[in-house]
Formats: sequence, C-alpha cells, structure tokens
Amino acid sequence: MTTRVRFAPSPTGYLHIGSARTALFNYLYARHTGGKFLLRIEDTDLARSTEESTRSILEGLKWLGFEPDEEIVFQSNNADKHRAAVAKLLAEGKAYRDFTPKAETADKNVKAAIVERAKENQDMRANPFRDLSKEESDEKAQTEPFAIRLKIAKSGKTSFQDAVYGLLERDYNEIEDLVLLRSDGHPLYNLAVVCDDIEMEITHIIRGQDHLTNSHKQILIYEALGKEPPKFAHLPLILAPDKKKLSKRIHGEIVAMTTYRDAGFLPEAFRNFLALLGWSNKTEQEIMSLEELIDQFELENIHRSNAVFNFEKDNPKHWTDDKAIWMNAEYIRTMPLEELLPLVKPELKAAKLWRDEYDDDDKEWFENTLNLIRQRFFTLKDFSAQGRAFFSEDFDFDKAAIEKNLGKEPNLKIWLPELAVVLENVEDFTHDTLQEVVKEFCEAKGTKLGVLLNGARVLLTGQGVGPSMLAIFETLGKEKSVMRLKSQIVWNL
RNA sequence: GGUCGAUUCGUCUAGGGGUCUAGGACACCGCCCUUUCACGGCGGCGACACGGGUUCAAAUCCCGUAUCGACUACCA
Repeated sequence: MTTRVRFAPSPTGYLHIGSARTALFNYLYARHTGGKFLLRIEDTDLARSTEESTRSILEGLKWLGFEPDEEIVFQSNNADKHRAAVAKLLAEGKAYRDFTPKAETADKNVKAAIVERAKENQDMRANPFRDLSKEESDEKAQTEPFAIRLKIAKSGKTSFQDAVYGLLERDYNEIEDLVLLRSDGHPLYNLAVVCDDIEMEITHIIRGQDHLTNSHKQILIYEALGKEPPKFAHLPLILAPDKKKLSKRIHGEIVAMTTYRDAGFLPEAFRNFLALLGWSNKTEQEIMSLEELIDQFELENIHRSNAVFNFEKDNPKHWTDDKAIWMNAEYIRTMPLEELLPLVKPELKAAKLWRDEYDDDDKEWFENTLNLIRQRFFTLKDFSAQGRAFFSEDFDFDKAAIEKNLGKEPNLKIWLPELAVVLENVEDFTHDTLQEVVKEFCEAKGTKLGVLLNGARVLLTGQGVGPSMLAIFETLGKEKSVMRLKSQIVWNL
C-alpha cells in the first residue's frame, strides 16, 4: 500500500510558519516513502474561509516547493457525502438527534464558556435525547430542529499508537457525544475530516499536536463508520518567545510565510530551517538539501516537546530567528552560482537594477560580481540595497561611512582625484597590478594603504564596508572607478 | 476545573543507566587573519526544572511537585 498523506489547512488566513512546517513534514514523509502528498482545503466554516486566503496558502506552498500530487480537494464540495455518512450512522443507531436548543454564545466568550461548562464535570452521556426511541425521535424531527450527535459507548477508551508520542489513550467519559451535523444541516469538522480522509484514502495523518484530542474523537467516528483509522503522527507545536502558540493576532506578520519571501529569504534555506524545528537527523549536519532531507526524514526522529521560534520584536538585527537568518546567508554564499542567479534576477528587476546584458554579453561579469558581493549578504534584498552601487550610478552615501573613512584624513579630498588620474593610465586594470599602483601611490603620499582604500570605498560604493577594494576596482572597471573617484558629489554633501 | 503531553545552554538540538568535568549549531564576547565589513580559524560565556526513590552508578528508570503547552464548541 502506498503512503498517502495530506496537508489540510483551513483558509482563514495566510500560510503561517507552523502550517508550513506541517506541510513540509507531510511532503518529506510522502517523498521519503515514495507516496503521495495531497492538499485539502478545509473550508467548511464558510463564515471565516476566504478565497483570498486559499490563494495565499497556495502561493506559500508553491514558494516552498510543495505542489500536491493530485487535484486539490475542497472540503465544502463534499458536504452531501458528509451528510450521507451521518444519515447512515443515524439509521444504524450509532448517532442520535439532539433536540436541545442551540446555545448562542458570542465568539469572544466561547473560550470562557467552555471552561465554565467543563468545570461542572458533568456526565458526558446525560443527554436526554440520547436514548429516545426511533419513533419518538422521528416524530419530533417533523417539527423541531435538531443536531446529530455521535453515540459514544458509556465505558471504554480509545487508544492509538502515535508515531511520535507512542501509545495514547483517552477514556470515553472524557469525550462528549460530539456533534456531527449542526441543526442547520452543516457538517462539522471532525466528521468532515474523517469522511474526506477515508475518501482520499489517507494512510498517515501528520498534523499538529493541538489535534491530539481530535484524533481520539475521529477514531470513534472511524469505528462507527466501520473503517480502519489511519496512522497518526502528531507534531510538537511551534511557540513564540513568550511560549504562546504562534498566532497572527498576537505576533503579527512574523508568522506569515510571505513575510519571509518578501524579505528575501530563499525557499531552500527556509525549508532547511523549518525542518530543524521539531525534527533532527541526530547528526551534526544541519545544512541539508531537499534530497538529503527526504532521504533522512523519519517520523521517529520528530520531537515530543514544543520548539520556540525565536525573534525580538522591534530589533532590526534579530527581527526573526537568528538561525533562519544565518542559514539564509549560508545558502546565499555557498550555493552554486547558477542557482543563485535566477533568484537574484527578480530582486534586481524589482529594484529597476536589472539589465538584459547580464543574461548574455555581461553574464560573466555579472556572475563574478555576484560572487564577490554575496559573501557578506544575508538576504536577496541585500543585492539591491547594499549591492546597489555595483549595478547603478544612483546610490546613496552612508553618512557614518563618510565621517569614518573620509573625515579623518582631509588630504583624501585631493588624493582620491589624483589617484583617479593615476588609475586612468593603468593598462592592466586587475587586482595585482592595481595593488602595485595603489601601494606606490600611498608610499609617495606617506599614508597607509587602508586609509586611501577605505576612502575610495565610500566614493565607489557609498559604504564603509564591503568586499576587498582592489576587487571592487577590478569589478567596476577603469571607467566607473575613475569617474567615481573624481566625483565631487560626496564632498558637497 | 478536568484530561493529555512536555521539561538539557538565551534559542534549535545530541545524548535514552557508567564512554557526560554533558557534544554540536545559532546568538553573544575575545583573539587571529585583514585595506573595511564579513567569511574562516582558535577560544570564551552558557543547560540536565525541583524533591524523593531504584541502583555499585541516574541527564538517562520510577513517583511526586512545579512550570509551560494543548485540548476541553451546533469553530477549524
């Protein structure tokens, strides 16, 4: 039997980190076992589901590289099948009509109401309509609205072997006769999930640990339906630094995948980072390609304890998890150039820094330049920001850099244009030759190489930091180097 | 309130009775390299939640406590 797993988000917001990680683990497991990775949109809550959200989730999955192997299933299309399943259970006496009027509780009070109700420690089988005769129930149904509940046995327990948490048990009297169908005929989550998973022939359910109690309920539905439940693997949660579940409402954009795409993260880097949140290959290797991840992924190596996604609000340097940033930088500076190129291109295009020559006539120059500047970049954004002076004459001068590198030696105002004149006459405009020339120039002026070079750095790149200055000369070429050294712009600032 | 689960450096984690004066990564700090900043190299700081047992021996097994989390809906 081939493995079939599904990622089943409800479209009530963008794809967030926790969901993305669930999708990743499902994807890795499917690939590892040679099975299928499916996608189901759980849009049964019409009031909260939006198309916009579905689009955004799809976009996020696509960015991460997880395309479903079969057509996407929209749960709302299956409502009739869900109702049919309930009708069957009702006919078989495995479910019953509950004529209790629906309690109206405002959304924001729901949590409190649940806790209050639970405190009463009531008998879960005390529903007065549970044992109504078929005749009475049928008759009442003619005139009164009703919900349909699953009839759970008075004693016993559900148990299953979770791939991550081991044997899990739950006593029946901890579970109420859960509602399958609302009084308006609308199928509820647990019912819908089970029906769809059966229809999709799902073999393994890999989802967040917050579904642990749902799994027990769902097993009861499987049993009532006479079906074999799939294997379960519950994932530890991803928490915010305050140890609360990551949520859009509390933690904001930091949880959205689009934030990372827009901030210049590489999908392969973020995937790698995500994989290490709650899973480990038990070795010291941390940088892993998708192939390695697939190869090494085992459900048994998933952790049982929650992981914290670390970030500091309002701290630009640590705005998101340091390790994610580091990993992104690591990928940027070590990945094959031909893989980096197509990622940088859209970034430069968006910043209006792209020239088509970079794809043909100037391809070699472009590659060399990327290779030079990528060494100290963290995100794709850096190519258009810090790297701007390599692709355009229109770049800003960093004020601190001017003060630090130019302010300390007043003679630079004279020397740098002089150096321009010297460089104009250099035939072989390459690193080693330039080094000789600049060295000689410095000796003649009685100054240190660093003083001159760092001064030049500001004129040529607008910044106080960056690659080796001689490499910058070579990369920019004689014409631009000379022009920028002669430019008076910075001195007039 | 109840049920279930978890607890190793700030964070991600290795370790599942002796090899642990607890290993790695990120972050932080220092030194080296160096025209700057990075990278890299070297080093530093830094953890077994607590209390009882079991055992010759406990981070590892058991029991309590604490803390955290999830769930507890005619939401998903």
